[in-house]
Amino acid sequence: MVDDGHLSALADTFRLLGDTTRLRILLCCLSRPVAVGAIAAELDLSQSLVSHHLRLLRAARLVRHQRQGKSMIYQAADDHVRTVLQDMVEHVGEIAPDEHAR
Amino acid sequence: MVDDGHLSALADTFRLLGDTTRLRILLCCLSRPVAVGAIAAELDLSQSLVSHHLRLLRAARLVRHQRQGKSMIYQAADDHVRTVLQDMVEHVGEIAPDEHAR
DNA sequence: CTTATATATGAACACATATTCATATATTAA
DNA sequence: TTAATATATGAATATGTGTTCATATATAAG
Repeated sequence: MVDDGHLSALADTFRLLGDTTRLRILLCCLSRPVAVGAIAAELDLSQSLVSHHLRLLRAARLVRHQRQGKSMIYQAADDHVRTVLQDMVEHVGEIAPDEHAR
Repeated sequence: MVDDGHLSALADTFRLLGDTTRLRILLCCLSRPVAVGAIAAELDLSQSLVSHHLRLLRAARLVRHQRQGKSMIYQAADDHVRTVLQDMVEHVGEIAPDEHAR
C-alpha cells in the first residue's frame, strides 16, 4: 500500500494534523478562503503563531494561498483534505461500548 | 464540522499516525491479524518498542487485539482506518506541478 | 512447583516541536 | 519618500515524545 519513499511524507502529513491548534486553523479555512489575520482573530491566536502553522500546512499542500492586496488568503487545498478529516471525525465519533466483537 | 469536545481526540488520533514507526506497525497489520513478535521481526523493531506503540494505537481504537495462546494478535480496527490511510496516501501521492506556478 | 516463551510496562534519556518575542518583508496609501 | 497595515521569519525556550533498557505479567509445557 505504501512504499518507503512515501512513508515519511505520509507520516509528516498526519503529524501536521495531530496538533489541535493546526487542526483548528485548517478547519477554520476548510470551507472558505480566510485571511491570516481573520484566522488569528477568530481563533484568538497570535498572528505569528498562525503564520508559522500555515507555513507547515502549506508545505504539506494541505492549504493553498493567494495574495489579495495586503492580505494572504488561505483555504483548504482540496476536497481530498476535507475527506480525510471527515473520515477521521467519523472514526473518533464512533463509541465502542463493547469494543466491537467483530 | 468538529466540536471542541472531539477536537483533541481528533488531533490525538492524527498524531498517532504521524510517526513512521507506528505507521509501519499499523500498515503491517492492516490486512491481516499479526502477532506482536511477528510485527517486530518483520519490521526489525524491538519487541518492547512495538508493544509500546501498539498500546497507543489500541487506545485510539486504530487496532484491535485478541489473545491466541501465548500470543497477542493485532489487526487494524476496521475498514474506516484503511479508508483514512488510503485517502492520505492518495493526497501525498499527488504531484502538483502547477501548484508551484504561483 | 519450575522453566520457557510472549507480551506489557515503568523509568530515563535524547530529540523534536509548539509557542512567544522581536524583527524583517511586502503591499498600499499619502 | 514615509507611514501604516498585513504577513513572514529567526531565535530561544519549555514541553512533549520516541526509543532503549530492565523488569513485570501471563500463558503453556515439563
